[in-house]
Amino acid sequence: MEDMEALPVRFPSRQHNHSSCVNKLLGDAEEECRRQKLRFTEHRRKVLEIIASSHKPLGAYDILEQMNFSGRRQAPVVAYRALDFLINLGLVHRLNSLNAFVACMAVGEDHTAQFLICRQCKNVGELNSNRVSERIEKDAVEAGFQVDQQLVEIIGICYECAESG
Amino acid sequence: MEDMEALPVRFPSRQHNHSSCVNKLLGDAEEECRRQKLRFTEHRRKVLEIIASSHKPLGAYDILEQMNFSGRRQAPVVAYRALDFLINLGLVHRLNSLNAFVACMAVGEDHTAQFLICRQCKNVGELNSNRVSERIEKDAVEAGFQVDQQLVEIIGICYECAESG
DNA sequence: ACTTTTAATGTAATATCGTAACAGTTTAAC
DNA sequence: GTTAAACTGTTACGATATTACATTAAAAGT
Ligand SMILES: [Zn+2]
Ligand SMILES: [Zn+2]
Ligand SMILES: [Zn+2]
Ligand SMILES: [Zn+2]
Repeated sequence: MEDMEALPVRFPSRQHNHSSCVNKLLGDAEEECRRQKLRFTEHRRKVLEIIASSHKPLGAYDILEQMNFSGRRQAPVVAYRALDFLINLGLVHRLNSLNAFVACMAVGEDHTAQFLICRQCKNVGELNSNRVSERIEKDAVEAGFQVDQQLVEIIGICYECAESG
Repeated sequence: MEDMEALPVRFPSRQHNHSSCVNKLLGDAEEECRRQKLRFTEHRRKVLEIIASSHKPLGAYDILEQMNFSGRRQAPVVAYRALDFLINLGLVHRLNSLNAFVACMAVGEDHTAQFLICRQCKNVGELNSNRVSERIEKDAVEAGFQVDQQLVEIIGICYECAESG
């Protein structure tokens, strides 16, 4: 039965309408900030926009480079502060294997993020399989380990890259 | 059926005989180098000994600090070269969430390393559950993703730390 | 409205992690 | 012994991330 659940997979296809990704994310951000009475400041919005601009992960310094509005070069800490905020809000994820950041594709869905990282096109999707997270939880508990946090990153080749040789 | 397989869990208990961990690892290293006609040089042995000295992960610069035999401070690259060698041989693993390194607890067992990281005692074990790796593989494939490499790090509290409050 | 408190920003410096490049040396192979 | 491959020494640098502290802006309390 539980094996029949549909997976909530999201891997960005080549011709998906990406502007709707961006719009949804910014909308969710605004709504969530309103709800939690948090401030969606310029820096935070800008960093989110930069990250959301594609499904390829960006390093903190890549983001920083794109923050040169007003011609001034920002200090690294400016990017990191905004990133911390966005990560805590669940709008952005950190990829530990890449030291890089991506926008969440499943905001508001209460998921254990599991990443699909295509090493050819560099796009990143989210597998977010409950079957996987539950299997990890069960086996860890069986081993006498109490799980607080799971980190799952899957490196390989996405469907479209596999097709195009 | 397959759910009845015993897990090959290894989490270092407080009173395990750790010198046998070290001896086994060094023995395996020597044997593997002999078999593959690779050179188990001083640096490589020393780095392996340092990493194997406990089940707590060490950063590259921590390792470096302990390489001051002959009083001379080694350059970072010395540690990284030895680490690369040991990782390729499967004797050492890198923990991406910690930028740190641990000795493998399952040398020669052809495993997808899955780490149990206790955030209290800092010890690291290996879950290495085939059920987990197969679940990941299946769900990723179902999502149209071809898996080359899995990265699973589980952060939480180990059995002994949970017991002692 | 003014004061108090909290949150966010500006700025500089520094810590931590990792790699490139290249000359010199040792070891293994021929 | 000569050659080729692997390893080492050394320097410099690149990339990632945090600490500390002064300043400003916003929210909350009166
Ligand atoms: Zn998109
Ligand atoms: Zn997500
Ligand atoms: Zn041990
Ligand atoms: Zn291992």
